[in-house]
Amino acid sequence: MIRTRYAPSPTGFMHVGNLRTALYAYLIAKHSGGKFLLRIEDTDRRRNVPGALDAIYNSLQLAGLIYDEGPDKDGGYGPYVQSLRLPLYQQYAQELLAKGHAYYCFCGKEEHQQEEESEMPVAGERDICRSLSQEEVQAKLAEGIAPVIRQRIPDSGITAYRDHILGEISFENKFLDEQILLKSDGYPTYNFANVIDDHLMEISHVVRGQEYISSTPKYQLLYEAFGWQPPVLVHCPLIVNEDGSKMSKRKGAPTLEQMVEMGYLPEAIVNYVAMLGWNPGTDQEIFSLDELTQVFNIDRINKSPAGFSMDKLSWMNGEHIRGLSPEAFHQLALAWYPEALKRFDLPKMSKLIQVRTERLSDIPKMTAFLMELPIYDKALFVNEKSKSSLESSREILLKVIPLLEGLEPWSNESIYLQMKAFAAENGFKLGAVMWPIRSAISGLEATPGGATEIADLLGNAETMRRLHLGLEKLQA
RNA sequence: GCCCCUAUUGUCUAGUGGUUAGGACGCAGCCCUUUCAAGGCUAAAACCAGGGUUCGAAUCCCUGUAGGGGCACCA
Repeated sequence: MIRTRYAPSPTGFMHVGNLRTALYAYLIAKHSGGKFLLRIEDTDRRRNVPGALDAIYNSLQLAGLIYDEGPDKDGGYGPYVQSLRLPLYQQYAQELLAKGHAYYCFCGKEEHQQEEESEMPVAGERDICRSLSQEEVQAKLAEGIAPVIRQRIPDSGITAYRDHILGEISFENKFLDEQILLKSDGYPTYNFANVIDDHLMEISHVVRGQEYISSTPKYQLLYEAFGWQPPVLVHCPLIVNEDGSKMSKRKGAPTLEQMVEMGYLPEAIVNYVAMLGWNPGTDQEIFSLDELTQVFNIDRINKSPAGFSMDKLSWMNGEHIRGLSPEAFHQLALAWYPEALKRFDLPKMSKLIQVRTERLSDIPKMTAFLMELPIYDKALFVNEKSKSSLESSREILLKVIPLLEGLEPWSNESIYLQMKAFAAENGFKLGAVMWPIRSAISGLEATPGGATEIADLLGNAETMRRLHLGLEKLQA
């Protein structure tokens, strides 16, 4: 049984990197009918951000990553919140102490901080407390100094592990530092808690970012010290900006929620993020979450970092939007129509804009001209390709206005047929007739839909008003 | 500074010793057309460098270079 977990700390929102990690963990589990769990890593008491927990739940829900076990869904491996598991970590830390794989360290925080400031960090540095005798330890303990517990790393030798994506990775033990396992406040560090919990929760595949590559040998040593079988390690490539620079909160690391606010569909975001560092081995690029679950193959995850391209996300979003049923699209679009637009036939509007919408947030500006005719220059009437000039536009508008005045019924079809007949009778190219109409009633070079579709939407009265305005402009 | 990882068009990628180096985004052009899109077609665009190994390297090895990650009582 494959069991994976998403283990965020409640310190903020879910940005793309986290989303991708969670997604891969989900896909690996679900592809083979396994379990995906949520574990909250709140072992830093100072960094717990209020509301972050809700954001985590909300993001997972948005993305459709339904977990099988979690804080609010007991699967028998709980609790799923690390701050509720403190005694467990204590117990295992004591075990390491007893086995000699850990030791008490009484050096204050301050001493270490000074070292850091004075020189470059030295990997693999050994603390003096490492060689304290039993008696010295007891004495310090008796003094009431709150110690931390550090991992004891062998002085020599090599620690290697196998990453499912990267293969064999090895480190010389002398370069590994003796990290803190248990802090002086009794809380475990991430480095300790994740090993304990992954084992206790029977996580079969640990999915995380490549930033953990150099910490992993230390985890490996921990597994060995306990005599535990390490999980399959899956270190995902990092996601960077398109220019290869690091993604930061300041620059280009949007959260899922922000992207949704920008008008991206969660399915499209999930689809896009899935393709960042993975591919199905076929030319297919558009996938639903279910389809991803079907085809996801852990062996096809890449090694090198992937650049996040908003352009490609937008395209993919457009693909997903076009794939929606007209009804489904309309339901989504509804939230983006400005209040003042509601007097128009919105379902009809939605049909027109669906194929041209890349982001839902484009809807307001795409449709603004309906509510208010933009100010435009009469040069708009000139278009070579449509054989439209100032003169032809004036003539056509003049002749067309009476034909449209009070046309019954007022529909796209009726207007279109009327104009087509007019063009044929008067020897105009259809484009030459449509151009001035569309220009006059929209005031724009480009509109969602052609002249007659827009006229239909605007209604007879507003169409006539705008046509007259256009004609005046041409006669001035 | 030390350790580790990575390296195919601008970007995402296919490729696992023999290919005209394939696809997608973006860009440009054409077609279609009631404008703009969408759709169709076409073009430009890549194997980081240098050494090996081999009859033959994008593919294997080494070195260099570049980018990234790590070195917290953060995760």
